[in-house]
Formats: sequence, C-alpha cells, structure tokens
Amino acid sequence: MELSERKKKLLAAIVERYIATGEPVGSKSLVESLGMSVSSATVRNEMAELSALGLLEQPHTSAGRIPSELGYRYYVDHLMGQYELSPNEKRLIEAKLAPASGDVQKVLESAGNILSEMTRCAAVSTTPADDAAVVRRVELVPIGTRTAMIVMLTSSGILKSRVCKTFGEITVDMAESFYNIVNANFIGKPAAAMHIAKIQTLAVSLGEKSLDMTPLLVALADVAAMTERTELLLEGQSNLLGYKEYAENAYELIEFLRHGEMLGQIFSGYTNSGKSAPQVLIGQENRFRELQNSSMVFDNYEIAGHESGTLGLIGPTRMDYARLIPSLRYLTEIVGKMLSDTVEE
Amino acid sequence: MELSERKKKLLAAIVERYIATGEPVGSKSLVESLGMSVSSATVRNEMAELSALGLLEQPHTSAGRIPSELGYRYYVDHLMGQYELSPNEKRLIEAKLAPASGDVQKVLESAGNILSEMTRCAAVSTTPADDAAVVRRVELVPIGTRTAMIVMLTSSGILKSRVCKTFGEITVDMAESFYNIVNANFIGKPAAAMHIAKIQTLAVSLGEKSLDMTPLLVALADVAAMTERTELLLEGQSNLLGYKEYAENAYELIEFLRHGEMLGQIFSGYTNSGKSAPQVLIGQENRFRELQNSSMVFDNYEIAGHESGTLGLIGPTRMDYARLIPSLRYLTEIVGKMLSDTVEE
DNA sequence: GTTAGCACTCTTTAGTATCGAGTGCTAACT
DNA sequence: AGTTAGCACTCGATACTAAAGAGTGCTAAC
Repeated sequence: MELSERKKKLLAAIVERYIATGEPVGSKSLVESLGMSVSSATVRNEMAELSALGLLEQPHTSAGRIPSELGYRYYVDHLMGQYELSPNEKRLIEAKLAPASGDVQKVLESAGNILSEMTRCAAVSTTPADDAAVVRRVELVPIGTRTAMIVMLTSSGILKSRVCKTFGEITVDMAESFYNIVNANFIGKPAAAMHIAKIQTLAVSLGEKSLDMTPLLVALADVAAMTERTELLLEGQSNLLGYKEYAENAYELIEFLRHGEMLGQIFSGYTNSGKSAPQVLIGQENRFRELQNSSMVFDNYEIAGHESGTLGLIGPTRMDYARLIPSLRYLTEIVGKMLSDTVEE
Repeated sequence: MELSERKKKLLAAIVERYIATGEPVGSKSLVESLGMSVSSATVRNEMAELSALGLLEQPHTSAGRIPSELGYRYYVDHLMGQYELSPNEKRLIEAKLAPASGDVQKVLESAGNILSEMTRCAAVSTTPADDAAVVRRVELVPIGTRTAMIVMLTSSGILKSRVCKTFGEITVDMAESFYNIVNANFIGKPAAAMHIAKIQTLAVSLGEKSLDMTPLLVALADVAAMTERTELLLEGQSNLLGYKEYAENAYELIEFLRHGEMLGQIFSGYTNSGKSAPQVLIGQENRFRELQNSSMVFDNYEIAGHESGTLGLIGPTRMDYARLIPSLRYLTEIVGKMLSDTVEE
C-alpha cells in the first residue's frame, strides 16, 4: 500500500496524537497542530481516503478519527521514527540493573520494573530456557549438621539452589557418595535426566545408604526441575489501570497475565531469526481474546549467543510504539549481556 | 458499650449481610432473612438506636444502613464468630506450601498467594528480620574457574547467596584465605558488622592478595546486607479490582502498596505480645490516608520462637473478618513452622 | 486540487418527571 | 413499655427530552 507523502504525514500525526491523548483527532485541530498550509477541508478529504483504505476509523460519525489496527500496523512498519535512548538514559538503566547482577530472577525483575516505569505498560519476562542445556556442575554445601544446600549450574548459565534436610548427620562419607553418584550419572547430561524416576532407581541400588541419601537426591531432582522450568515474571500491571481503555476490564486482562501459561505459548512461537526488531502484535493480531484490545511488543534476549528468554510489554493498542521498541530492544540486549556473565570459559 | 441481645443479633446480621453483598441493608429484608417474629418497624427503631450509638450509618436518608467503622470494630471485638478451618482446608494449604519449603521467598510468596485466593484480598508479607541475628556460617562455593557463589546463614535461619566473579582464577589458596578472614572477623558477629567500610579496611591489610580477594569480600558484604534487609512481598492486588469500593481509586491503593516502605512502618509498630489474635485496623484506624478506606489484618510469624516477619491482608472495610482472621492465623502459624526448619541445633 | 459553507450526525450535558426502596414519626394496640 | 400499622417524606436510579458542540461529508465555487 503506497501512500502519498502528505497522507503519510497525516497518518503519522494522527497516530501520534491519538497515542498521546487518547482522544479522536479532528481535521481542524490537526491542521493547527501541524501548522499545515492547507485547510481543514482538504485534510478532511485525505482523512476520508485513509478511512476508505482501512487505516483510520471513526468511533461514530461525528467524531474525529482514530487509527485502526491496520493504521497502527502501517505506522509501525513504515512511518514510525525510533527514539534512540540517550547515553544518559542508558547509563541510568545500567545503574539500576547492576545491583541485581548474578541473580537471574532479580535481573529480570529489575528489567521489568525499569521497562514498566519507562513505558507505563505491563512488563513480562520469562526466565531462560534451553533444551540443549546440560548439567555442568553440582555442589553440596553443608549448612548445618542435618541441613545442606544443593547448587546446580547448567551449561546455559542457569544457577539454582535448594535447601534440604536429611534424617541423619551429613558425613564426609555421604558427601563423597553424593558426588560420586552425581559425577557418574548426571554431569554432562541434560537436567531432564535427573528425573524423579531415575532417582528412585538409583536409591534402590544404594542399599542401606539409601535412607540417608534419598533426601539429597530428591532435592537434586527438584533443583534440576527448577533449572528446566521457565518462570514468568510480571511487573507494573498496575500501570494499565491508568488507561481509559481498560477502565472496565482491567481485571480480566490482569488476571489473564497472572495466569501466564498463555503468554509462554505466545513467546515460544516466535524467534528473532531474520527479523531484527522486536515482534509487535497489535490488537486482533493476538491469538488470545483477552489480548485483542491490547498490543504486545516482545523480544528475545540471548545468553551466550542462544535465544534464551523473552522480555515483553503489554499495553493498550495506542501504546507509544516509537518509544517502547527501542527501550525494549536495549533492555533485551543488556539483560542478555548480564546473564551471559555466568557462562564463562 | 453494652447492647441488648437483639441489638447484637441485628448488628451482626447487618454487618454480615453488608459484607456479603455490599448493598445497604434495609429493615424489611432484614426481618425476612432472619426470620424474626417482630415487624420491620420494630427493627427500624432498633436500627435508629444503633445509628445513634454510631454503630451504623446511612449512605443517604432513604437508603438502608451500613456498618460504620465503629460498627465493624464492635463486630470484630464482640460479635464475630470465627470459622475454624476444616482439616481438609488445612491439608490443602500445607500441600500448596510444601514445594516451596527451604526457600523463604517462595514460602512467603505461596502463603501470600494462598491467602489472597482464599480471601479475595491483597496479601502482603515481610521477609524475616532479626536484629540480634549473628552470622553462623559462610560458604564459598566454586561455580566456575572465575565464578563463585557465597552462601551465608544467620542464627535466625536466614539463608542468602550471591554469585560473584573474580579477576583471576579461584585457587585453593584463595579459598583458604577467605575462610580465615571470615572466621576471624565475622562468624558469631552480627551481619551488620560485615559492612563495606570494614571490608575496605580488611582489603588494605591484605596487601597484594587484596586484588583477588576484594570481589569476594564485596560480595560477602552484599550477602550480609541481604540477610538484614527485610523485603516486602505482595500478592493478589488484582483482587481489589473486584470490589466496587475501589472502582475509581484502585490505582492509588495499589501504588501505595507497591511502594511498600509505609507498610513496613506499620508492621514494625506492632508486636503480638499480649494480644493473641491478629491485629485488625479498620478504616481510619490506619495511619495512612491511602488505607483509610480499607482494612488491614496482620499477624507476626515466629521463627524458632522469635517474632520475625509479618503476614497481612488488605481489603475493603467490608472484608470478611470472620473468615480472614482464622485463615491468616493459621498461615502465620504454619509459615513460622516451615521457616523455623532451617534453624536447627 | 483546494476551499468555504452548510446541513447533518451523534455524543455530551443538563434538566425534568417518575419510580421505588427505605426511613422516621405518629397514633393505636397489647 | 414495647410493638405495630400507616403514611408522608427523602433521595438515588432510571428514562426521556432538549440544547450544545465537535466534527464530518458534500456541494459548489475558486
């Protein structure tokens, strides 16, 4: 669809004004605000044509125009300028993120917080997942006489730990057996292999040692499950309450986000491959009814070169795409960098 | 204030109906629903007297009555029956909580989730704090050649860990120095002693080893700070959106909760000492304007006999006190038990 | 291709009438 | 003295109407 320069200019202006104010924009005020040298009637003709093309719509006959979803799409694909983050903003973001370094959850939580504050949208992120990841390291850390912490690191840099209690005292002997079992059965293999069934078979073969060992092994299976399961973090849902479009039904959307299974599905359907920009899904482009009044922008972050998890923003279809997209892109970049840090060698 | 039996019965009925429906209750429907043998006029007289006592109020002249804050207070203090949780419910709660065991955050998060789902209120909790706690154990866990995890356990059972990176490889020698420093300076002392200034002094005295050691010590200070800082967790704020009383201003309250400093202040002003039941603050009894249309119920959980942190619920003044309070009490009890688990010996 | 002019549409706001739930009071009853 | 029937009164909710205003679409002229 090729538009004249003037139509492009008008469409962009309408989208941007509507994003800023949430009010339908009329021909007269548009001419004024753009300082155009044509009259409102001319603009009105242009707007009628843009409507005919499906790029604008009217809430009702006598109101101004608002962008249709197609209009947003055109804007995003062809018209939108992208604000570059200032070095200052970048520094600020990094400073806010820094204290979280070393802890995946915290990094993502901070990132979500930063994004939601910058954009007044709800931010969502998933913890890294990597099917190909294998167990790289397991440590048994004594905490008390009958308490230990099990730490596990995977090849994709995910680090998880869990405390467990044993029935008897934890002896050097036990620790040794534990490491033997781990080295023989799990190191270098996928975390999925550390399944509870496998643990049971092992426990049987241990004979009398089994009683002492089982709690440790069960905890180990648990940690393994933790490294595999991707979690979904939400921040700033309350931002959505500020938009009139959610006046009535904010609850529905927020509940939808809270039970995040669906979001996981959406994310897993996309990769960055080919596309350089974040994915943008506008209104009905979303598969789920609950999101069809909203837009979603999301992007995968990479840990050590592998796409691992996702950062996303959800807000009304009139979200400020031109600002969101660069912000999101920058945060995925820097989150990826921070999380890659644990993967060395 | 001593009321006749009939007045008590009426007040309780009015409070409970209003809690259930959110609609002012009128004399006629009240007589019906209670199956009383007196006429609505009689009840009307009684209600007028309860109004005169300040226990009921009218949204407007021609509406039914709703409880005043004083009315709720009287109900909570004298009239309310407390539902005991069924063994079945208790078992369900424990089952939901069990997988989180060993991780303070997760336990509190689950507890908050359970509470907010049971009560349709917002749940808030604070992580344990104990000024008298001392460092009981510190471990350095190697994760990679230049990555290590520092684990710290305090006498109050708080366990925190953090990953850090060093400049050079982590040698056995380094680990030994680290443990020496820790044993000599920190074990058995309050976590607060592990302040960044102290770390700096230490670093200086280390001479050439300092370069390698500093990242570890800084991380240590960081972990110490983590054990001391109490965090505030929120769950189920979105429940509040369902109440008509928050139709317009849910945003304000939710934002207030999100910036949780204030809540911390409130909690720290109360201890369970003497009072056995959870604390109940109704409407204006709250110090902060943002909470004065709401009620708050909270209770401290105990780790190994010491009051450590708080679980609370926040909702409209017409919250279901009779249900909330036993639920909250049971959860503080069981959360305390679970968290005491790490403190042994 | 552009523009002034104007009739037309449709929301918003205000004003008015009606309805009904619920009260408060009085007077009568037990 | 406590209870009750009866009734006037209040005030929100609902519906309807009228007027105002923003913005359009169209026509005819530039």
